[in-house]
Amino acid sequence: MQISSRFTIAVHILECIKYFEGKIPVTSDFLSGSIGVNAVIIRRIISHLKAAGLVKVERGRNGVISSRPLDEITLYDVYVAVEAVSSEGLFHFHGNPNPKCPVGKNIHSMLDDSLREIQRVFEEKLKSIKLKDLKSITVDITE
Amino acid sequence: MQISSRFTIAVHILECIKYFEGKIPVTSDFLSGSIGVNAVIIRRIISHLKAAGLVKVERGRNGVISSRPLDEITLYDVYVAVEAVSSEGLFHFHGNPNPKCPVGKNIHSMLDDSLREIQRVFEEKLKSIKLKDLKSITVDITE
DNA sequence: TCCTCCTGTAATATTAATTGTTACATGAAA
DNA sequence: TTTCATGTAACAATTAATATTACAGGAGGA
Repeated sequence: MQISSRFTIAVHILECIKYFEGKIPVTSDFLSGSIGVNAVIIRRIISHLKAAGLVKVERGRNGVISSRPLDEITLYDVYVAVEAVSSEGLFHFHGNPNPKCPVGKNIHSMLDDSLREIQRVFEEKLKSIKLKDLKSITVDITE
Repeated sequence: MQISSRFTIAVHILECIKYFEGKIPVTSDFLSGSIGVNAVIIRRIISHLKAAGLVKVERGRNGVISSRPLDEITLYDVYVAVEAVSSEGLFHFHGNPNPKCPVGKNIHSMLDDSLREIQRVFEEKLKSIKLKDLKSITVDITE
């Protein structure tokens, strides 16, 4: 399995807003062209970002704009906004361990703390990285 | 998305071996009963564990046995053995960013280092937990 | 030897999630 | 009032995970 590409697409969208805002209207069609993904998918992801308060869309012809300082948004904010992982958590636990077996009866209590802890470390790492910490866009001066 | 239940099932299998080895033959049918998952699924996971050198299966009537000290096996060993995550890594990167767009051209170089670092932290955490670190099986003395 | 238990694996089905596509009603600006 | 874009529904396509049935073949016990 892999974490849904909604996550990297959402970062791509935010970076486009950062780069183009005020210059070009950042519409879903425009984003679709930069990202290489269907415009409807883009709109669905934007509606997640909107619900999370990361961006705004003013109907009309202006496209998406930021609704808080983009640089301070963390990868965790984006990850949560687009529901990159199921609400049940990072690990999928098998559903029917047998309570009549001494191992089956205890497997949850044996593993749950550790799995939660792993997930916590993973999420803390996502929280520690803000958009401003990503490498900046390099310009090829020969162009 | 979620990390495949193959991972928690594999841990369950190893805990069963730890608990029952030498007392009851740990067969795929027996494991299927404890885990609540079809025996063929169990056999497939066992064949992964075998390939990774964590367990042995001697044909005949003895079921699965350990092939190295179970307590020293880390969650990372199990995670890698069962291919809980695609070989491309934890994050699914969208496939066709547009090289003609300054953002599309740079999105990989902007994100890849950070994603690798997050994955590294996640895997280090898995490596830090051995089977012996899991909570032990509790026995209800009223039984 | 023959029977039985078990493994390994193929083939196929089912389910769920992701991603893609078409279509269209509606809002806002020119 | 035309034009451009959004929001969303409906549905298709794809992929991964999981379940199920079936069976050939190894190994031990009778």
